[in-house]
Amino acid sequence: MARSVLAQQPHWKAFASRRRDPATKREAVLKTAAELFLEKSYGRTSLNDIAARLNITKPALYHYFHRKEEILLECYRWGTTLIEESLTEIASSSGTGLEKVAAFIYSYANVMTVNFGRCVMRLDEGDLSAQALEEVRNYKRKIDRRLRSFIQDGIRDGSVGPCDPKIAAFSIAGAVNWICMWYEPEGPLTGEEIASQFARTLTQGLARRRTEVSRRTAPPGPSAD
Amino acid sequence: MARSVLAQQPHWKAFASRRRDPATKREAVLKTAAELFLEKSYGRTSLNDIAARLNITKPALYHYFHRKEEILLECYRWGTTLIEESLTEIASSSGTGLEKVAAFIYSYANVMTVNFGRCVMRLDEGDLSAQALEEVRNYKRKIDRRLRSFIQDGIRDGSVGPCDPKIAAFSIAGAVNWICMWYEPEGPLTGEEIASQFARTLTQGLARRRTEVSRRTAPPGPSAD
DNA sequence: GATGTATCTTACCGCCGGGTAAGATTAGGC
DNA sequence: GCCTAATCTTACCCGGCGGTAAGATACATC
Repeated sequence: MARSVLAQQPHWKAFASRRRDPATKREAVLKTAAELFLEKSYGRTSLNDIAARLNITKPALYHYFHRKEEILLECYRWGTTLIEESLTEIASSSGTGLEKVAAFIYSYANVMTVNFGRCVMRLDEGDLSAQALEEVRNYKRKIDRRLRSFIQDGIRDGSVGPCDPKIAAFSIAGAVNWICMWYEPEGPLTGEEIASQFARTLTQGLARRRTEVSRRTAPPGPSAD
Repeated sequence: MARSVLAQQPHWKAFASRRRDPATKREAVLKTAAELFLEKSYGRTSLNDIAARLNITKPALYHYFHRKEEILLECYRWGTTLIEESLTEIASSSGTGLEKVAAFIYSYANVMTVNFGRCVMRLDEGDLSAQALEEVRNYKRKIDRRLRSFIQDGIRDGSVGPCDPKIAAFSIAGAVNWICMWYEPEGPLTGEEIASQFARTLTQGLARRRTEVSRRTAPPGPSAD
């Protein structure tokens, strides 16, 4: 049980010694940066803040990164890689469209409870340079396309009821993306719990059903056909 | 049809004359500020930016607001008021729980396509002072409670199928909140369209059904409970 | 144990942001 | 038409930030 609370040692210990180990130090910088970006946002996090938490000084950071923005971009990259990995795995698996959607939600929600994953959706893209922005946007588009194709697979094979794949994808993606806004590692719900609950709840709405819902559930106002 | 594109005159015209009309000028400041905050985020929007778009200079703004943060807070207040209004109306209406949920989603989604409404959910709370933050958080809590109570009403009266109200509310709120992240006024979808589509799609998932979904839709990994 | 090199620190620069002081300009009641 | 008060501008201050230069320190290799 007991989710690892302070189980893994703080990142600043990577800088306790001056031993030459750039890789793990770079990683330590990235992890504490991600922490701070999620706590205070990128804009309000100064390089001094990051350095202070690592028990070093600002210029030391420049041994591992060229610009502040590079740190941000690396956070994005780490996160998108996490997502990418689980997604290709799902896409190559066999199963109904609905099953793929469920798997997508499950693993995607899980990523949204990991710091680097949260960064991808929670941090402000406006802080990225033009070309970095394009890179990140490409990743996101790819994710969206994947989800939408899973839904369409489901419609084809009959596991998903008739619906507009675009709106459905927006709904699901929205619900899952929003996790990174309210989730906190020390909170009552673990990542696994959230992920499996969301996968169940959200696919219920998508699954094909034999009985129709009462027509009284139509929204008020002008019904868009 | 043709959604009002440049239909309403630009806000800076409020400052074209020096006529004494503080109320509408204050409003003009607020509206352009909201625009800019959504375009560039609060942090990257300088008071000079706001002033420039209004064809005035920075110190002039201090005739209408004391601090920069006050502008931000007023944007939040305007938005939460919009939400609050439609919510109390729904709560006092009669209907099944599911109908109330649908009405909630519809009007809430609509607000998420209005600049001030978008501000509430899209802007970074971290830019607010401690007490302003508490004020905004209270509003948000109230909204969440309302939605959750509608869902519970639905479970009681049988219009909503059995589910965890907390998770269901998180899903719905997430999906709808996320609208403010991808919606853009000049885009292909109008606010009404989005709102009614979301109300329909999301309530489908909630509605009580007579047949169960195939058990094969369970998520992979350790199934909670 | 000396040496060269990676690592880190102290000190600094330029810039831009929020905010203020003090004075010009215009509106509008009389 | 004048005078007062609201309105807006020009000029400025201070602080903090990203980033750099140059020198101190400790590691690792021989």
